[in-house]
Amino acid sequence: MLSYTEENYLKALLMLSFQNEERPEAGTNEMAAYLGVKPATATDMLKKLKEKELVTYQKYGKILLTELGREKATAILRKHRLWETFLYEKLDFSWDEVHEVAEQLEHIQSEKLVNKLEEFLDFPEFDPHGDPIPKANGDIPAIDKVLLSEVTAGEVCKVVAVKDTSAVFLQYLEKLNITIGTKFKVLEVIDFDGSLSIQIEKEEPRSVSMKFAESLFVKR
Amino acid sequence: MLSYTEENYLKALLMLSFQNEERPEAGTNEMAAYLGVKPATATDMLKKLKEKELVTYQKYGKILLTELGREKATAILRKHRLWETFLYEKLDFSWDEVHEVAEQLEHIQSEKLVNKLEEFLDFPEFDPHGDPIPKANGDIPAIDKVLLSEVTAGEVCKVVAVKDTSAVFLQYLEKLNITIGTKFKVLEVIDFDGSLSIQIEKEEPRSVSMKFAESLFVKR
DNA sequence: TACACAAGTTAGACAAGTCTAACAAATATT
DNA sequence: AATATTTGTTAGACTTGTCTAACTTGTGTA
Ligand SMILES: [Mn+2]
Ligand SMILES: [Mn+2]
Ligand SMILES: [Mn+2]
Ligand SMILES: [Mn+2]
Repeated sequence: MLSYTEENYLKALLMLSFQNEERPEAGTNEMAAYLGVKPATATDMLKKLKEKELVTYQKYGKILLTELGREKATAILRKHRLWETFLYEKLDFSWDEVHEVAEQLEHIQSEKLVNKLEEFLDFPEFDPHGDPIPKANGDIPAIDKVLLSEVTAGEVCKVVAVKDTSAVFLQYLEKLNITIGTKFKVLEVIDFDGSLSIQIEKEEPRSVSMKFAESLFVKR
Repeated sequence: MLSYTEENYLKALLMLSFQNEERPEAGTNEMAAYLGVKPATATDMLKKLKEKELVTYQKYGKILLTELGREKATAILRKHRLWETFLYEKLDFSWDEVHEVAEQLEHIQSEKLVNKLEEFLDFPEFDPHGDPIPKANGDIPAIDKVLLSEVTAGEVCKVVAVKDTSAVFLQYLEKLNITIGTKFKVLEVIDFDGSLSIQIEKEEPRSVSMKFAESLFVKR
C-alpha cells in the first residue's frame, strides 16, 4: 500500500516522463520543483521509492519509474482524470476548477469505486482538458495532436487538448471562446516573436502569443 | 484547517454524543476505542483539540465538543452521508460497502463539491442506512424512530434506519429481505432472552435475537 | 585541463501521529 | 475507610514527511 505522498511522487514522475517521451528520466531538482518541495526532501523520498522497487536510480543519477512504478502511477492518473471528468460532466465544475479537487480525489483507495465511476461516466476517453484517460489495464488512448506553435499559416485545426492546465490559462481560453473541439484557421505566423493570428469560424481574427501557441494542442 | 486525523476525532466525538443524547460527553477510553487507537494517543490529540478550542475538557474529566467543534464535525458527517448516498444511488454500491469508502471521501476539502453533490443527488434527507444528512447550515432532519427492542407484541412497524452499520449485520438484513422501508408485525416477544418473532408481509414468521432488535430502528 | 556553477546528497532538526510502559486520579467494592 | 479496579495521563520512543545548511559530485566553459 502506498501513502498519499508516495502516490504524488509517482504521479509526478509519470507526468515528467510525458514531457519528453524520448528521454523519460527525471532529475531530483526537476521532481522537487514539480511537487513544490525542496530537493533534499525529494532525495529522501527517492530512497524510499527505490527500496520499494518503484523507481530505478543511483546517487547523482537520473530517476526512472520501474514497470511496477509506472503501473501504480498510471492507476493514479486514471483516477485523477476520471474524477476531473465527473466533476466537469456531472457537477458543473468549470475546467479550471476540476484539477485541484481531483488532486485529492485521486488518492481514494477503492478499485470498485474507480471502475464504477468510469462506467457511470460511460467510459470516457478524454478528460476535460483533452488528456487521455488510462484504461483499467493501463492502456492510454492515443491522440493525434500537435502544438499550435508547430502549425503553419493557412492551416485549419481543431483544439484537442491543453498543455498548460493552469486556471489562468484556462480562463483566458474561456474568454476567447476557445474550448476542446473549437476549430480555427491560422492566418499568419509572425517570425519576429512567434505570435500568430487565428480566426475562429466567422469571428474577427485575433492575435495570440507564442507562449499561448505552445500551451495548446490541436489536430490539423 | 483541520488535518485528516483531527477530523476523524471530531466526527467520533459527534457520533458518541448521539449515542446518549442527554449526556453527550465522552471519555478518553471510549473515544480511543471508537477510533481504534490507544488511550494515550487520544489524550495527546485531546490536548491539541482543546488548544484549537474544538473541545472543552480538563484532565481526568469528560470531553465535550464546543460549538465550533460541533459545526466542524457536523460538516464532516454531512459529507460522509452524502457520499454514501452517492455511492449507493449512483454507483450501485451495496449498503454494506458504502461506509468504508465514505470514510475516505468525507475528508475531501471543497465546499463547492459537497454542495454540488447534494444538488446532484436531489437534496436527499437520509443516507442508505436511514441516517439523517445534515444540511449545509448544520440542521439535521429529525426522524421519528424507536429501537425494535422497544416495540411490544402485536405492533406493526416499518424499518427506518439501522443502528449497527457493520457489514455483517447489513448482509444479514439483506438475507432476511429487510431493508429501509420494510414493514412487519411483531408477533411475540420472549421475556426469557429478549428475542422476538416477526412477520414480514405474507412471509413465514421468523425469530430474531435481542441483539438484532437493539440494532434496528423502526417507526411504529 | 582547470574551475565555476548547477545538480544532488547528507546531517541534523522538527511537527504530526502513533505506540508501550509506568504512573496518577477517580470510582467502585468490601 | 481502606483497598481494588477502572480510567486517564505522562514520559520517552518511533515513523513519515518536511525543512535548512553544509557538503559532494558532475558538467559546461574558458
Ligand atoms: Mn494528489
Ligand atoms: Mn486534466
Ligand atoms: Mn474518516
Ligand atoms: Mn451511513
